[in-house]
Amino acid sequence: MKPSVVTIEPNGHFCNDCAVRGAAVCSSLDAAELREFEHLGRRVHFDAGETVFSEEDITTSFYNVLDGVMRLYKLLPDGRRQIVGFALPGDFLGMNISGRHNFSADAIGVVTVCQFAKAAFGRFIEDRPQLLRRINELAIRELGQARDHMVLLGRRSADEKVATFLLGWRERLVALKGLSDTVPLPMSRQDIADYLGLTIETVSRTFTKLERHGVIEIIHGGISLLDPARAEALAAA
Amino acid sequence: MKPSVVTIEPNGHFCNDCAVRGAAVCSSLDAAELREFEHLGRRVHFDAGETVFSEEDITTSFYNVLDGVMRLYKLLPDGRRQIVGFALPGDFLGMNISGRHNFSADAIGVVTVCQFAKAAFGRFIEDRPQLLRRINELAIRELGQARDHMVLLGRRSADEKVATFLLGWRERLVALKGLSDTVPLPMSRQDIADYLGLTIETVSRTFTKLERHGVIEIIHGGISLLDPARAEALAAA
DNA sequence: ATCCAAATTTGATCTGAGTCAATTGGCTTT
DNA sequence: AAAGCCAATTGACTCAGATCAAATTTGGAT
Repeated sequence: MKPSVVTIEPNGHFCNDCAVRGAAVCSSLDAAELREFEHLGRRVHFDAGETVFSEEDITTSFYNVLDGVMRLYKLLPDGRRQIVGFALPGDFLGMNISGRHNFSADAIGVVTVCQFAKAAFGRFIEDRPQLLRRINELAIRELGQARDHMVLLGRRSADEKVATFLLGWRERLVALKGLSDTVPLPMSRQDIADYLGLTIETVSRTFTKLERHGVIEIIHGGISLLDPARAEALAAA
Repeated sequence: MKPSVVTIEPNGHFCNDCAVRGAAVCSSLDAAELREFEHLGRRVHFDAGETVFSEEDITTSFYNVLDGVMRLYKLLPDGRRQIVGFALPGDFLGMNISGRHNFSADAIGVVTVCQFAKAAFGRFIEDRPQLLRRINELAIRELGQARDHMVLLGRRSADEKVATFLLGWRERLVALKGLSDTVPLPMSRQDIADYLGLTIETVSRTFTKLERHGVIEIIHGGISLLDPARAEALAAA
């Protein structure tokens, strides 16, 4: 990955027009707090493929995804990769205990984040238990998703994995942008494979099979979900 | 699973002699707080195989494991099981958002927990941000472990899975009871298989293989780690 | 001790997904 | 529009781990 060339917008009052103002961690703050809060963060842009932070890095920042999609992953020494999640607008990244990130994060396509210095953020949170409670809530929700994903990785077949992924991804996009049966897939087949614990060939074959059976249509940059009910049936199995 | 027949000890001051007083969530409380805290909890015993709570249950309690081992798992509709973790003394269970547990928990062998009513615990935590911070810390640590386990489930071979499990389990016991090369395994082969995303036969064969190669010795109720270095090498691979 | 039931190990065989190897398709560059 | 490049698809074949099927060991209960 090439060195991260970031563009930092002029700092200032921008929470007002922030797309994820009502979501994310910010939803736990009132108007006055939000005004104070916005001085802590700065918008940072990343180009497609750029690494936002790496697993070994000391944590110096928290990130709130404002726009775009990121892949969150861990690598084994020999290069095998497991994607542990995809981050979308509203997702909060950077929580950890050891002071080091425990996964890496790349931009898939162009990404904008709201970046907070760890120290300043820590001071801000100090006397705002409702913000801490919000962060705790987010962590616990993620923990639940992580456990669901363990079931998928450990106990589901390739067909089930792919169907579950497509439905889950669609649901996240629905929550973000409203209902639609065309599901954009900004990530590569390799990314999907590394998320599902499969190879790129198996993902491709499974997509083709789902298309042959009339469950999906493979379109440019994504899929169209033709038969959601059948996809659900495959995912539940 | 037979209906849970629990024995509730006479309530009273018992934090003083609690084995996990310095660990768990309690470590964030001072002496005065601990005195107040102990009235919220009651010790409850479970027999081997009893279910402490189920995935669908409404959360009414939090649990602090005091003694014994529990398996935490999720079931698919068709009966496939994924164990998402084993709980040991000091582990805190019951955090969730939806108001429902998102996994089930069985006692492996006899278990003692410190059970807290959700409402009372919620009130107690209200004005104790350091307790909330401690719980957040525990959640984030678990999240990191969950991600590590995703890598294992999605990207590691059977040999690597088993070696990693044995080393990780040993490490937890070391932290709890001090160093020893004999590693008790209170859970069944089926439990290990469901934790690692394997079948019971593969686990058994891998144990045998490790024994043949002089890495471990299979002893009654556990294993003896003969060659930790070689086990590490297998786990890292 | 002796019997029974369950857990574990071992063996033989099968198969879902991986590996290896071409193609194909889409985009960019020239 | 031709060339080059990378991502995705498709095909042929392999193999790690699953499945099916016995032993064998272990642990209680009597």
